[in-house]
Formats: sequence, C-alpha cells, structure tokens
Amino acid sequence: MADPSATAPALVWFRNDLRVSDHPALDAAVAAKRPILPLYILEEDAPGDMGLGAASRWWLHHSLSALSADLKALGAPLYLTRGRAETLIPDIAKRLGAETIFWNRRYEPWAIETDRQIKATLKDAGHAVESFNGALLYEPWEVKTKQGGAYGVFTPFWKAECALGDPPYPSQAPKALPGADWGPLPPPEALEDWGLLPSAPDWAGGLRDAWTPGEAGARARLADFLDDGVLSYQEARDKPAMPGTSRLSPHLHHGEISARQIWHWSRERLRESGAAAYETGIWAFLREISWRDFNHNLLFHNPTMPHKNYQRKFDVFPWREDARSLKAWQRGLTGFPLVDAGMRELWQTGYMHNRVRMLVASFLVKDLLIDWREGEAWFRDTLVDADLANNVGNWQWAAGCGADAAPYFRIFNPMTQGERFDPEGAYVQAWVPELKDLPKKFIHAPWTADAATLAKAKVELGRTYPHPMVDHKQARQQALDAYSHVKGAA
DNA sequence: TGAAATGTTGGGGCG
DNA sequence: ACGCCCCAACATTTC
Repeated sequence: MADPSATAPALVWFRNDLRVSDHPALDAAVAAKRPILPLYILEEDAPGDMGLGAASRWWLHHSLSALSADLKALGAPLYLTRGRAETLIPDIAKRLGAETIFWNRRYEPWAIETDRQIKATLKDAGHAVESFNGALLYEPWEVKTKQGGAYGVFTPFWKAECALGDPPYPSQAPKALPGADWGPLPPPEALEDWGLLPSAPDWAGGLRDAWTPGEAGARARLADFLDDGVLSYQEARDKPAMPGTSRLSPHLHHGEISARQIWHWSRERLRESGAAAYETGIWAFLREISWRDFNHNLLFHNPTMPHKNYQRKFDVFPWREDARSLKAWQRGLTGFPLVDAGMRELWQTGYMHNRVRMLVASFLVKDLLIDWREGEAWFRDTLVDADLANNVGNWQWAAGCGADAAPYFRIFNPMTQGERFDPEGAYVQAWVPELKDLPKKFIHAPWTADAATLAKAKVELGRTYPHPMVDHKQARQQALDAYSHVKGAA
C-alpha cells in the first residue's frame, strides 16, 4: 500500500484500433494491474500525414462515440484531446505519473516516425513503452522470403503467411477496467466539438443509411457475411448490384474488428459447417485479408510508395494535366454508365464495390491518362475505408506501376465490364437514375441506342446524361502508345 | 482480378 | 462425293 508505483496509472493510446476485444495494448495494461487511462488524440498537422478525408472523419466520429460508450461501461472512460501527439503524450504521461504507455502499432511512414520519436522521449523521461500488433495477421518483418527479404509478389506472400500457421487467437474484451483519476489533466474535450460531422450541408445521409460504425456494427457485419454472403462469395463478389462482398473494410481500417478475429471466426464457421462451397468462399475471403497484410508489408518496406511509383521505370510516364476531365470523373459524369455509377456510389455512401473500383481506376489512369496519385487522393478523401497502405497499393496495382501489378496493357472496357458484371443493369439503375428507363441492352452504352429508344427513356445525351467523354477504342490505343515510353525507359 | 487481334477448327451451304 | 468458302466458336498471342 505504501508503494506509490502500485497506483501509477497505465496509459493506453488508441489509434486505428477502436475496439475493446482482441486489443493487445489494452490487454497488457489490464495485466499490469494499474488504473487505466484510455486516450484518443485527434492528431492535427502531423508532419507527413496526408490527412483525414471528410468521409473518414464522419466514420471516426461515430466509431469514437461507440468506443467511448464501451469503455465507460467497463469503468475507464475514454479521454479525448487533440493536437500534436509528440507533445501531448509525454505531457499526459508526466502529469499522470504513468508507469507504462501501451499502444498497438501502425504502419504509415509518418506514423512510424511519430511513434518512434514519442517512444524515445518517453523512455528518456523514465516511462516504459510497450507496443503490439493489433492490426495485422503478421507483422511486416515476420513474413520474409527465404533470402530474408520482403515479398514483391502476392501469391508467394500468401503462401508464406499460410505457412506461418494460424495467427494468435483473439482475446475477449476485459470484464472491467479500473479507471484512472483524470484529476491531474486538463478537462477532456468533447467529441461534438471536434467538428468531424458535416454540417451545412449535411451530406452524410447516404452514409448513415449504409453503415453502423463501431465494434458491435463490425461484428454484426461479419456475422451476416458468414451467415449468407460467404457461400456465394467467389461469384457474387464480382457483381456490384449484389451484396456479395463483406463490406468490412471501413470497420477493419478503424480497427473495430481485427484481422485475427476475422481469420479465426471465419475458420471456426468453416469447421462447424463443413460444406465444400463454404470452403471455397472462406479461403477466397481470407486471401483478401492477406492482401491487406501484403499492402501494409509493401508500405512498410517502401515508405515512399504514397508518392513514388514502386516500379521506378514508370517515372517517365507522360501523364496528362486535365482538371476538367478529373472533375468529370470525380462527379460521375464521364458518360460511361458503370464508371459513373461507381463514382456516384462513392460520393453518396463513402464506399464503392471492388469490381467497380478496378474499372474506375483503369478508366482514370488509362482512358484519361491521369496520374494515379490524383485518383488515390480522391479515394482517400471520399472513402470511409480510406487506408493509406491499401489505397496506395491498390492504385499502383491498377496503374500497372505497383508490386505484382496488373500489366499496364490490361485496359478495362467499360461496356464489356458492364455486360459481364452488371448484366441486368441494376447497379447502373441504382446510381445513375437518369438512365433507369433505358432497355438493359443499351444501359451500358446509351449512345448506341436509336433516337426513339432514347426519347422513350427520357434520355437526352448531352443534356440529361453526358456523351461519352472519350472514344474508348481510341483512348485505349493512346494509352498503349503512352506506355511505350515506359518500355523504352526500362 | 482484360481485351483485342490473330490463328485454328469444324460444320454447313453450295457449286 | 468433293472441294471451297464462309463464319461462328474456340484457342492462342499480343498489347
């Protein structure tokens, strides 16, 4: 009782791990048997941080609100503050007399640098720091080639992760948390004062309808997917009009559910069911979870990837500056229905089906010859699942300049993709309502319809819906010609 | 986790 | 019966 260190609190710094179960940092703090101060910092002006998009800010608000309620119920309310973590963390640790600061690791280059710096400051000041893997199946330094290097091709990476065996089994949420006394700290800030939600205009209606941020929402989403989605996953995930994907990406990004939980709970469901169709779906799904690890691995080992081509021979690619075309793409006014449907789904819900993400990326980079970094920036600003590692990895993949990338000459045809993956035109009808009365024969290429058909569907090209902004056949040839620069540079 | 161009094959119409 | 052409269907190659 006389030992003051017995009551020295533990600080748990929450970042992209907004949950209370399978949270290694929180578990370690509980094991230390100290009063616990859970902390979240809205990090402002961190050097190198590429910023939070408006959709992510909306999600973050609701996710923090859910985490706050969960922590409060357990007995240790979440302390909120904002500013620079480099000064706030050491200051809070000092005021509290904290013994140890716990956190789960993050992998963005700026965040790694911030955390490294904070760790050094804290240690100099006599605090202990413990960090954990809360986000990935395996850490980037745990998955290595036989030569000890990092993988640049996905399939061998996937095999290597499988060979490492099941990742650690996820832990349960603590039954109760001993809260620390906030007395020595300035009063916490109110989430409502952070201005994370849009006001005037409130454009978040589509987001509210589509999502339930928070740990409970994440679990419900996975349970739904394992109940019926996963059985038809392999075919249905390519059909944007169907609820065929897990839609877990925003929950995963904010850490409301962990990759290890997804791994183990999926495998458990597989063991219970035993159906062969289930086997296919589950493994196709877990393979996508491993893609997420792969992208984090790439970013960790290639910290310039957000700005630089992974394949440096692409540095000579003749991108076009074209603000008007970029804007037409962003607003979903390209005149290619499936592209526009995707861009509008993104704008209205903060999400886009994966098949359509590949198409709109191909269209921007190849039909419009606009730099993938423009597309990456737009997705980062508008996606609720905006995640630097995945976003950069996938854009470079689509642009052909990434690791294990799609070859540049793989150029998607918007009409063919529409006929193949949205054969009924239901996805286009949902997001491009001005075309909803067109017969499905023409819905992916309205300019091929005769005047009478267009009139009957109340479509007037150039007025109610744009003419196609490029001739795809011609654009494709231009893209191939531009690519010859890269080949010459290699 | 494409698409288009090019090559091959085989059935059917026809002289 | 046979060769020839046409062309769809499928396979392979190329970008």
